[in-house]
Amino acid sequence: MSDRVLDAAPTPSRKRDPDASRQRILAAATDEFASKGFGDARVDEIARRAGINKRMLYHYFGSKDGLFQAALEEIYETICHAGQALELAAIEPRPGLAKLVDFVWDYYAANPQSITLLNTENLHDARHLRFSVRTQAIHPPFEELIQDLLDRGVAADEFRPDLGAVDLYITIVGLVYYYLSNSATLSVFFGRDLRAPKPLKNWRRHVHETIERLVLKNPGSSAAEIDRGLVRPYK
Amino acid sequence: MSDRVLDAAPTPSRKRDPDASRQRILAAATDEFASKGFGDARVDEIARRAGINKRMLYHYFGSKDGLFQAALEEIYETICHAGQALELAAIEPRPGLAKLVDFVWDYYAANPQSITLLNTENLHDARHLRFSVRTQAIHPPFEELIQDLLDRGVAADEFRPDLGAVDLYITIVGLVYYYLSNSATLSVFFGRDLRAPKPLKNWRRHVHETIERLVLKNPGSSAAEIDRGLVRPYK
DNA sequence: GCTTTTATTCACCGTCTAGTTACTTATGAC
DNA sequence: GTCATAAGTAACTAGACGGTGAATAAAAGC
Repeated sequence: MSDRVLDAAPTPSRKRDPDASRQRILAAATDEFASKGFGDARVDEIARRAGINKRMLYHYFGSKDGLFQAALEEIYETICHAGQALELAAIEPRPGLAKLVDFVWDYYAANPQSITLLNTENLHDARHLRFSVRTQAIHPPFEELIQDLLDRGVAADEFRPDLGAVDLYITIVGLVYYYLSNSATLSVFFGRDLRAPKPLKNWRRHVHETIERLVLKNPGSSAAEIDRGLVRPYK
Repeated sequence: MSDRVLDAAPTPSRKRDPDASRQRILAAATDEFASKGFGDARVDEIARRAGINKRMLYHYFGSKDGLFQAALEEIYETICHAGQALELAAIEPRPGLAKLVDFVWDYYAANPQSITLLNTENLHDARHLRFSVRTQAIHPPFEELIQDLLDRGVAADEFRPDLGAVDLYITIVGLVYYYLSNSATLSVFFGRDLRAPKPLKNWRRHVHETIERLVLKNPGSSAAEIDRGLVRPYK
């Protein structure tokens, strides 16, 4: 009938693989949203990066907003599942605390996309996450996980008895997340590259120390500090 | 010559006030960028909010990017100047530390725009701030300010001797900033409203406590904790 | 083999948006 | 007063961008 039909006829047409396509779109979207934010992210660019036709993106996710929500939900689930795999219950309170700090640090250092995606969602007042039925079904494991760790530490007379699990979690993540999220402006501010290996390593150590001092009943006697001869145990 | 000219002729034409116009544009831009991010911010909306013609915006700031940069530079200067006005040198180390925490908390709690603007700039890898000649001339006061505070605290045998000023600053701001910046997603995460007055007050107290424990040589004897009967001084 | 379903492609569109052109008028210097 | 300059306005545009209609081909069901 028209040139359109004739042109469309000899399409090479890739082998079908809906799951893979969906996944490629999602990965490309996560990249694009994480590196540009919502408004500056380009739907055409996501399609190009995913190597699929833009139409598919609307087929699977409905809209740019739907796509952002899907990317965010995936990140949210990843974080929750990683937390569940932590298995803190099996180890002693103090090394458990250190392991928790390492986990948070390693996760966000390895997944900076999570940070920018979460920042974007906070800019939008969490309106995607708040109304997401998919994520509401997932109970974040952190509160119980940490409460148990704290309880055991208190029982062993090592931890303070008056610290809440949520406060501790936010403290750990805050120290890790803020440093990584704002290292660009902080580096300008202080005139040094905070993302160089040495400052990064230093900050990781600093977070460990800060958290120990916050949680331990008797922080002055922190093993690390005794080793460095800075304090001496007074028991 | 044309209808255009005839239509344009009978303009009401406001009294001239370039400085006020510039300021109104900047304030509107700060609002708009802070609430929507860069890509979702609308130049037309900024002009509308400022009550000026869009053309003026380009007259003063050249482009959307130029406008964002100007808004950011203003925030940066505001933060620096506020820091300079702190006058920590005049007071004792321990109340000085508490005053510093209060200052950071009060500033970001009262200026949430600073947070979202800085987040947006970090998303862009600080490319506006990095090349801003205007802000490079301003030396941020925090490092020396805090170093002096720490030095005096160490001399008085109250503070740890091995804590860097930059680490301390980032710790304080991190705890404050992360909580405020991410309260929306954190509230969903933990199923409670972290922006309600009570949690906010609690977090402020928590930051004070965390910082005291981090900085004090002898954190177990924190006055606040002694008051609450949680610990007893062991000197 | 035939039908139904669904993944995929191509061509296309209406609107929105940063930025501009062309012009007017207030203000201050002389 | 007048003249240069800067502040201000309205109308306009080129292109980008999110989103869609319709046709097609590959699987899946029978």
